[in-house]
Formats: sequence, C-alpha cells, structure tokens
Amino acid sequence: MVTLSEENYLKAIYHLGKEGTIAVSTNAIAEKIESKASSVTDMIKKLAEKNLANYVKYQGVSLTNEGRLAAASVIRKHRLWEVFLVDKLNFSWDEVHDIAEQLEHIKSLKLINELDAFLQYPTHDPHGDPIPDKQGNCSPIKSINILEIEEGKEGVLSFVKDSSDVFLKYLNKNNLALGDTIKVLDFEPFDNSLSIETKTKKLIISKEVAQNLYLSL
Amino acid sequence: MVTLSEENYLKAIYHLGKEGTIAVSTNAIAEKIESKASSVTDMIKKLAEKNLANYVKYQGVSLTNEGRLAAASVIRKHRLWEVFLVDKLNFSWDEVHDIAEQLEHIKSLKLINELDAFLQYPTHDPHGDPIPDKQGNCSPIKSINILEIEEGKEGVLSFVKDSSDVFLKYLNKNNLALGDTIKVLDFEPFDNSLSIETKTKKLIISKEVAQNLYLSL
DNA sequence: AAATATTTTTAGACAAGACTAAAAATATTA
DNA sequence: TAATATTTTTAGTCTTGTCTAAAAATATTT
Repeated sequence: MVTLSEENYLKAIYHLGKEGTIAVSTNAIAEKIESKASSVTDMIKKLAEKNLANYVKYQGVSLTNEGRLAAASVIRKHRLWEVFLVDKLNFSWDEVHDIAEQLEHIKSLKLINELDAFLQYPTHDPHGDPIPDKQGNCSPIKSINILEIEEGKEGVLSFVKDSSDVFLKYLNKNNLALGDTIKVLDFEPFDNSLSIETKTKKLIISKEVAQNLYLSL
Repeated sequence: MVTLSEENYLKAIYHLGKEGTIAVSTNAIAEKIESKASSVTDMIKKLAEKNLANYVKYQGVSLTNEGRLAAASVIRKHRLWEVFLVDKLNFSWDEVHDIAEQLEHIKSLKLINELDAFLQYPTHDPHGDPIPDKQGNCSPIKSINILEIEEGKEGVLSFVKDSSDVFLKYLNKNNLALGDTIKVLDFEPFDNSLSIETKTKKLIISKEVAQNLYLSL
C-alpha cells in the first residue's frame, strides 16, 4: 500500500524528473514539497525499499517503472478530478487545485475509470496539462513557450506552466484563457517583456508571465 | 481543524447517540470503530478539549452542538457522495460504502454544496438513509421495521439498517430493492422468521434479515 | 590541490494516533 | 454489603512522518 505521503513524494519526483534530469536532488524535492531535506532522505529510503524509486546515497533519486506508474496514476486522478470540478460543478480553473490535491488520494480503480468515462475521456485538464491514461502514458503536449515564438507569428494558448492561484487570477484579470489565439508583436530585450495581441486587445506581459505561457502553433 | 480520525469518532458517537441513549459508552465506540477502549478514551478527551463532546470520566460521552453539526456534516458528505456514485458513475448500492468512507473527509464547503446542487438536492442516499442538510438537520425517516407490521398489510421498502456488503449482496441475490412493495404474509414465532410477498415471488426471511428491513406504509 | 561552501545524511526528538497491560472505578451477583 | 466481574482509565510503548542540529560527503573557489 502506498500512503498519502508517499504519493506526494512520487508526484514531486515525477514532476522534477520530467525536466530531463537524470536523478532528482534531495533539496529540489524538499523545496517542491515544502519540507526539509532530512525528511526527504527518510522518505526516499522508504520508496527505494518498496521498489518505487532508485536511490544511491548522495546521488539523488529516480523512479522505477513501478514508481512512475504510481505517480502517473495519482496525476491522472488529480487532473480528472479537476475536469470534473470545472465541467460539472461550476468551479473556475483557479479554484480547483487544493481540492484535487485531496481527491487525488482516493483509492478505487473503478471510481477513477468510471469518472473518466463520465467525463468522456478528456485528454487535458482545465490548465491544459495532459491527463495520463490507465497505463500512465501522457500524450505529450505539443506547445512551446511564448518567448520562443518569432515576432509576428501567432498561436493558441494551450497550456500554462504555473497553476498557482495568483497566476490564474492574473490571467482572468487580463482576459487570457486557454484556447485564445495570441499574436507575438514585439520582444523588449531590456526587461525581456513581450508585447502581444489577442482578439480583443494589445497587452504587454512581463518576462515572469511569458515564461509560463505555452502556445501550440 | 478536525482531523480525519476525529471525524470518524464524531460519526460513531453521532450514530450511537441516535438510539436514544443519554451518553455513549467507551466500549460501544471502540466496537463500532474497531479500535480499543483505551484509544477511545484518548480521543474523547481530545474531542472534549476541542468543545466537540461532553465528557465526564466513567460516564460516557455525548456531542456538543458543535460536535453534532460536525458529525452531521461528515454524514451529509458521505451520503451525497453515495448518491453521486450510484446515480452518475454506475455503482450499485452495495459497492459505494468504502469509497464514500474516503470521500466524506474531503474538505471544501463549496465542493459539497455544488455536488448537492448537481445531484438535484437528494433527500435520501441509495440505502434509504436521509441526507442531513447544511444546518445538520435530517428529515426523520418515516419507516418502521417490518417485524412491527401486521400480517396481511403491505408497505414500500424504504430503508435498510445494515449497509454491510454481505447484507446488500443478500438483498441483490433475493431481488429485493428499495422502492419494492412488500406484503407481510405470516410471522413464525418459533424462530421469528417472516413470510413475505413481493411483486415477483413469495419469500421467507429470517429474524436477522427482518430486523434490518424498514418499510413506509 | 587545499580551503571553503553547499548538499545530503545521520542521530535524536516530537506529535498524532494506535496498542498492551495494569490500575481504578463502576456494576453485578451472591 | 461483600465479593466478583466488567468497564474505563492510566501508564508506557510503537509507528509514521516530521523536525533540528551535527556529521559526512560532494562541489566550488581560490
């Protein structure tokens, strides 16, 4: 049995591992999970014990196939519940994270598969993140960061990296939503800000915001 | 903050208290929750500390108004989730208990109120138990035990007391479902068994079964 | 390469919630 | 009512998951 706490560590390692790194560092996990390095060491030993992680002292951790599947399963549940909350219960996308964080730990295979069917097998959650399938496979998102797009070109906002409350509220305030077509007008090298155009208006976004917007072309 | 464990104790005390008793005994709680008396004593102290229970050493516990509301809120969540599972996700009523037992602890007022609306404000769960409202009030069930019904009279099966897996499976096997009209034919004083008639057939039920069937007239 | 800084691990402590065994209080029976 | 039985509480232990502080290993700088 994988405990709630173990699931949270698996998730963290999974997400950090995605960035192409070979092994994830103890400190990175501690920061992500808002705990201390010593707690992380304890837990990764336990995960290794259970064959969910590969761990070599001082060399960081990676997930085993079993661990990766377990992590993907938690993420699958998290994202399906997010779809449920937004599509069926009138939540907006910036309200769902904390609740999904609780719901993702509910244990029942039948539950999640029935929920998947009830929601008509969605492939992405309300933030544009892909939903892993039963086998733990993610349809890789084919979206690129807005800073890498040439001036003059446009794309469809399909994913936002940061899904914190403050950021989602910023997007709402500025009338930016998934699915919007955005044209890149001008890059300002002084502060790395970007001037963009949506259907309704022109807008200048800071480097911090731009780093979190991903478009599909 | 009320912890998961505390919520389970509140629920147990609430259910046991319903039986008209003034104060609930330590042992009764231990049995219900499948723990030991000493663990119960510890927890009761904590609940009293938090003003959720009235506790006098060696005299048993009762809930304060605050405790009663907290318990009713957990039960409300449990029963609404059961309705969701049966009505929306194709679960049968004998499969939902364990999952609802997990879902009842999810914390979000908005979630449960939206769920209530989504399910169109149901008043009873799939077992016929009434669902407490936001204020913790239960529409009292107006059903009586089948053993108290006169021979020759009939009623509608509206509630089953035991909602264990084995019992619900028994009902399924014998084609008994909530909403069925049942006629009481004959009471056998030797073993307290009861001969009954449904739309489809006649059936003899044991005392143990009869004690759990409630009909509304 | 030696010195310094950073990261990671170990050792020991703590809180929550459960347990066992023994003591104390209450109930029951003779 | 005294003796016995049952229930409840206390005292002390255990596990899980966390923490701090110190030690050990690895990285970085000079």
